[in-house]
Amino acid sequence: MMFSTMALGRILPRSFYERPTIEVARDLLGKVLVHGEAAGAIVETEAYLGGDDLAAHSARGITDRTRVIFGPPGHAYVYFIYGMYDCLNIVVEPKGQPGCVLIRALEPVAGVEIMRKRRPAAKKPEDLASGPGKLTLAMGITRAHNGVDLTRGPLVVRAPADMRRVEIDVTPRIGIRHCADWPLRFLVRGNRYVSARKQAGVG
DNA sequence: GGTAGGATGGGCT
DNA sequence: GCCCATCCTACCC
Repeated sequence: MMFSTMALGRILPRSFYERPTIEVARDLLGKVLVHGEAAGAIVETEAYLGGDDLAAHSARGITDRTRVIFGPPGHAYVYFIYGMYDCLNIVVEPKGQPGCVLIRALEPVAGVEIMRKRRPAAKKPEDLASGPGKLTLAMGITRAHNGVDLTRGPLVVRAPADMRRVEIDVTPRIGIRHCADWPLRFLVRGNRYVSARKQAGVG
């Protein structure tokens, strides 16, 4: 296991999230998402930008669904996809500016038993949270968490005190049509808990 | 090891 | 009515 459950540090402050989307997407790697007894180190993220990033849900402006993306940073944006799954994003950039980071994979560090119960289809630990739909199931995150403040709990992100500096691989984002070649997917190099491992390695 | 196809329902034009 | 920031199963090497 690359990340340990020991010395879970402080909750990331709002100032961490109030920065450019790509910076936050990279810096979230190695941080630990905590919900109840379940915790997982973030090992894969994607940046969804404002401006001309047509792959972003915010690209067509404020709607009932996308309102939270335009709100204050450090809140959860959870959306429903393919009729079955919920995906977790973290809102970044100053209030009023769209930008969010999709959390795509976790390396479990605590609560593996409850994750297994929530993910009966997972055959091995690498399957528990190695995808955006899988990790919300494993962590017990649903659309009910849309808009919650991640600096307050019960859903939080912590910075492990003993965190090593990680090497980062960059690739295009997964499963999108627009801006399909933009290098906005970030992975912890060599980690076995990422999704679609074969697509890693652009740099 | 690999992939094609289906499940399933909300958002938006 | 079409599009989706997905996952699982069945099936094939």
